[in-house]
Amino acid sequence: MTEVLGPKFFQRNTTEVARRLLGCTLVHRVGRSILSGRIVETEAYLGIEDRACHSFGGRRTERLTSMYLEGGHSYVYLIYGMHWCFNVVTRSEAHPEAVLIRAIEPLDGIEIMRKNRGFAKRDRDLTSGPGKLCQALKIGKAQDRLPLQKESGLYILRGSKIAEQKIVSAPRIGVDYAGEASQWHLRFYIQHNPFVSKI
DNA sequence: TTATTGATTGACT
DNA sequence: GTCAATCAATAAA
Repeated sequence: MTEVLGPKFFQRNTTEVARRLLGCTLVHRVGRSILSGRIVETEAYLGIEDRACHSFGGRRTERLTSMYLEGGHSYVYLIYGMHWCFNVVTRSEAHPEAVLIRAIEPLDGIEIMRKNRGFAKRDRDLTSGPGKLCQALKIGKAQDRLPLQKESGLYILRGSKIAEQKIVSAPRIGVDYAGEASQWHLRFYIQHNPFVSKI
């Protein structure tokens, strides 16, 4: 039986969490079906100091409620009016920071994922992006603000540690508007993994 | 009150 | 490479 990651794992340095999540398994139970995948790409969002982060400058809206929960909760939001993005909240209530899960490698329920992702022509396109993996795993508004534990049906399993030399760090995707923060190396992915969203 | 934009994706040239 | 879909949050008025 594999260990479910608890609040302690998430209630620490956000960049560290982003690196450590690589190789872990994201699980969503939908009815009797288990949909899961190995996390291969993440991005850290560093709260009030980070222009690319929704909570920059201490912004606090209805949508951001989950960001101000303690580490270990989900933050799911709609982007471009049509795609959901799944994040894990880190640190404490006083620090609205999170890690965006950008890509996973399908493990369980791949047939269901193919069905959920009608557009995808190749299996590589099932979960190789933040919007894609939410569609594949049926993650949406109902999965926002949940504590990541088995009872929620949405949780993360510890994986074998990825060697430091196989972790690539790079600037984050799609945050060019964020000035200097757009250059920060807060994107992490497993080198040569075919499910990473962009090389 | 109205206008602009975005932590994306898929279709098309 | 370009562009549109589509809407909550934010900015401007």
